[in-house]
Amino acid sequence: MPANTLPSNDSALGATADQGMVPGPAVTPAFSPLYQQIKALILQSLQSGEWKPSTAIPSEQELAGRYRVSQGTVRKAIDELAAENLVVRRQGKGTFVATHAERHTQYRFLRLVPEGGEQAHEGPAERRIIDCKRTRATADVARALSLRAGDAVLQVRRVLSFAGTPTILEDLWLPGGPFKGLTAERLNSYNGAMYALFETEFGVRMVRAEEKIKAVLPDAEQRGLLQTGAQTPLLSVERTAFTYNDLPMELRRGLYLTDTHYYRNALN
Amino acid sequence: MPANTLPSNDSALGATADQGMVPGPAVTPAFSPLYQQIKALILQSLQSGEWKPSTAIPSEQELAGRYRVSQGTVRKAIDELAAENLVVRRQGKGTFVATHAERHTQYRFLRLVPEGGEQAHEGPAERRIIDCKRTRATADVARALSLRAGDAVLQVRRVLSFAGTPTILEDLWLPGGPFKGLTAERLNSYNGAMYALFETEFGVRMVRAEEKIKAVLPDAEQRGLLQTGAQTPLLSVERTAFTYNDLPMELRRGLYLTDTHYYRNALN
DNA sequence: CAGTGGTCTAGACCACTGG
DNA sequence: CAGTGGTCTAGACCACTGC
Repeated sequence: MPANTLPSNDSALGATADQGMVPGPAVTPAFSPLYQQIKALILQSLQSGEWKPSTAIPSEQELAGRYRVSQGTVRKAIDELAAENLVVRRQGKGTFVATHAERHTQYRFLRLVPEGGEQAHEGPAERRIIDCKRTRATADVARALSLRAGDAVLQVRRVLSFAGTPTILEDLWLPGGPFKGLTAERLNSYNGAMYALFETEFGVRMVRAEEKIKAVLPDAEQRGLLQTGAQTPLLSVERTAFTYNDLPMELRRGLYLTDTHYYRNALN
Repeated sequence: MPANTLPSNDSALGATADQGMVPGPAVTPAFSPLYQQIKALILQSLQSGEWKPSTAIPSEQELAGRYRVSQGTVRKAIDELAAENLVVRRQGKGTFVATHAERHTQYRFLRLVPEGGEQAHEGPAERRIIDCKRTRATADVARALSLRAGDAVLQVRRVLSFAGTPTILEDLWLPGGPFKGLTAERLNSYNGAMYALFETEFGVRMVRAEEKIKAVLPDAEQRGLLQTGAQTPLLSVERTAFTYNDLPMELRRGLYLTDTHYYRNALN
């Protein structure tokens, strides 16, 4: 649909580089490429929930028409979104909103893989929720989640096992607002990755994450939950996960047993 | 411009998708996009040393002419090479062969950063070579470097210190052939990152790497070199670094002290 | 100023998917 | 078969660099 018919503008957007054959002011205030502006618009539609995870977004042609730009420009915008894993292109079918709910992308953020088998893991065999309670954010949790100390947060503790052996002990904190109504029962009954549940039940899609890794020795409680000894060093993995707009939505502190697994990383 | 006048071929390359207006056989044997073929050609020139690190490669226009292809196609090829950090684009100047010798990309593969300061590290304050000797590849080293057990390898051991505190203990193995002539003196006298030395002195450019991370406790010798106690767990980081063509050229086993530093990783 | 990479367009055709 | 993303082209103009 025609977005507008404003003069001095060669597309439906403002503040472009003023290319094309329409004459206009040449000041170029804080130049931003057209495709970046289109990307921002698509991003808005994504985070507003206008297009749901795993559904197709409009075709490149349609978006080009809607934004009154060429298909190539829309294409470049979508290229970047695809590179950031926000969207998945499928030739002949369309472009789809990325999701954590599919087999292939289910444990996208989990880098722990079994030592021997060089194939990708298929996810933990067992996920046991130890605890799930409402609390108040401590100073460090608040800082990580961009909250204020004392704000309501949900805290979850769980143990992941591979082939019957407890391997990962995780504590995670979620902002109370967006995750109102999350309970241990709901976590237990859900049959899939946690981030998939966040998507479908709470409309929160994790887009990227940062991890800080250290080596630590477990305390008595941690040893008990992981059924390991005092002399077994563990990987401490502190993850902050973000939704759209770099908004932190989860703090996760994991302890990984690395006698039969290792944390895999690719450096480019 | 007319791409060419050759029969059944719309560019200087063979086996294209046969686009354009030249009629040709429609069998399409193992279709590969033109830009991928151009990318492969540029890659060849890079690994053959035709264009040296930190020098400019020919302009897009010139490459387009050379390969008898449009600039857009060359552009897409270079885009991918830039995304893989093999090449760096600089608007108004040209496209340059990437290098480890510059400040910005010097410690590209080092993920250990200081705990407090959120700024990027500036590299280790001190690099001390403990040992540098020729040996024979053990089975695991041979496997990692695609050699045969018993082949000549160079083994280096060193300690990196930050602000006077030993923090990283590294053992690394290099294939004897490409690194003939590497000595402790040469390593010591070189004032920069090791990968920069590999580039300038041995023509070996590390392009990507994989790391396997575990938590371990140090043995007596390691404790001595890192001046730490028996109860201090360390990050064990085993890195395999590759040149062009996914050829492994270095195996590196690092022990990282993570009381004041952490291993930072970004998940996308 | 010329030369480089960066953006944008318009149109053609190819490869793939599904009805 | 129509519709989608994927490739390729030709040409225009913009932003940036250095002489």
